Amino acid sequence: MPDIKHFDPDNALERAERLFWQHGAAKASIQAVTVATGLNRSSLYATFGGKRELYLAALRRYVHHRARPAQRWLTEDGRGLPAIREFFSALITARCSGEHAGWGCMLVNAHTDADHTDPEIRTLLDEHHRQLRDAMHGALQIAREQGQLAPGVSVEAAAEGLVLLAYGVNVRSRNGADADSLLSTVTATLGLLGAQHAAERD
Amino acid sequence: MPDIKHFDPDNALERAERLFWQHGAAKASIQAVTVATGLNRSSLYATFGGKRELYLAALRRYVHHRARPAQRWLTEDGRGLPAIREFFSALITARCSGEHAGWGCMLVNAHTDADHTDPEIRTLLDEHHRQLRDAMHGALQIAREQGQLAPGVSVEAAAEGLVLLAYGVNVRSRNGADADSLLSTVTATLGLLGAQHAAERD
DNA sequence: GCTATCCTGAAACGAACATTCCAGGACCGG
DNA sequence: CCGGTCCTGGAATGTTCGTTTCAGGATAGC
Repeated sequence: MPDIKHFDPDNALERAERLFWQHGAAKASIQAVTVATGLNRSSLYATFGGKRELYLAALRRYVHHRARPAQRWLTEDGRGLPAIREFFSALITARCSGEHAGWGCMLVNAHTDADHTDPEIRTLLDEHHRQLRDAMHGALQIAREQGQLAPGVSVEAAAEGLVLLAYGVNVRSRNGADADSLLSTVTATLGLLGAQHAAERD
Repeated sequence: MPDIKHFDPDNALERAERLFWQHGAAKASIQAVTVATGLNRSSLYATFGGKRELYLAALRRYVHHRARPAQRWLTEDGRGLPAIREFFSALITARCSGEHAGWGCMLVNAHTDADHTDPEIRTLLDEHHRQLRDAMHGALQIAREQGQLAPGVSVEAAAEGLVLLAYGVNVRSRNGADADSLLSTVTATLGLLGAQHAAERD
C-alpha cells in the first residue's frame, strides 16, 4: 500500500555525516544538508526527525563506518607496537591528505562543537573513548607479551596516553598541521615505549 | 569635547571571552554577549566592530591573559621536568574544577569551532602552538642539561609530543574527564622521559 | 484500474540571527 | 552655561535558522 522512498537513507546520512564532520553541528544548516543530499526538507524530517536526531545519527554512522573499523583493525592486528605505529600512520595520512584533509576526527570535533550538555552525546563520546583506549590497551598488552615494551611502561597509562596523543593529532590536523611533523612526533613517542630504548644503555 | 565610554572595554571583552570560550564562536550570539556584558548592541559594535572582530579580540585576550602567562611560567621556572609536571597539574586542575571546569582551552576549541578558513585565526593558532612548543622545548632542554632525561629522548620530538598530549587533555576535559585519571596518564608519560626509567634496569 | 497510503516538492511559519540607524541625552572644553 | 561631539538605548533592517504544513502525485495490493 505505501509508497516507497525515492532515495537511499544511508546514502543521504553519509552526505550529512560529511557535512557535520567538516563544518560542525552548529555551522552545518539543514538547508546545506538538503543541498548536499539532494533531498527535500520534508523527506529529511520524515526520515530522520529534527536536526539533533540527524546529527546524532550522523555521529553514530561515523562511529560505525569510520572509528569502529579502525579500532577493530587495531584490536585484531596482533603485532603489538608495529600495529600501533601503523594505526597512527594511517590516521595522520587520513587527516592530512585526501578527501577529508583538515576535517579532523568527527568525534574529537564533537567534544567542542556539539552540545556537551546533551547526555546522549556525552555517553557516545565516552563510549568511543573507552573503546579506543581498550583497543590500544590490547595492542600494548601484546607488545608487552612479545617483549617489545620497555620494562617501566604501564600498559594502562600508555593506552590512555596514546589516545590523548591521537586526540592531539586530530586537533592539530584541523589547522593544517604538517603530516611529516606529526608522524615523527608519534614515532618518537612510540620509541619511548619500545624495549630498544631502555636497552640502549646496555 | 567627546563623551566618554560609560563602561570598561576590557571588562566587557573579558565577559565576551568567557562566553566564546565556554560556548564557542558559533553558538555564542551577539544577543548573549550584550546580556553577559550589560552593554547595548550599539556600544558593542562601536567598540569592537562585528562578531568576527569581537571573537578575534576575545581570542587575543585569552592568549594574552591565560595562555601566555602559563607559557611564560613554564619558560622561566628553570627546574626542567618538575616544571613540566606542575604545568600539566595546573592545567588539569583548571580544566576539571573551578569556574571554568569543562570549558577546555579556548585555543584548542578554536581549532574546531572557529572558521578555520580564516587566515588570521589560523595564524593565531599556529603561533600559539609554536610558542607553547618552544616553552616546552626550553624546559626539556634544562631537564637534559640537568641529567633528568633518559638518554634516548629527543628534546624536539618530546616537546611536540607533550603539546599534543596537552591538546588531548584539553579536549577530553570538555566531556568531563576525570582529573585523577588525566593526571596519572600525564605522570606516566613524563615518567617515560625521565632518567630513572632508563636507569631502572641497571 | 481502483483505492488507500505515504512520499515528494514548495511554500510558509515564527524565532533568532548579525547588523544598522537614529533620536535623545550625557559629557568636556571653553 | 553653552556647543559640539560622541556615546547610549531601542527600534528596525533583511537574512537565515529549524520546523511545519499541505496539496498533488507516485506507488503497491486488491
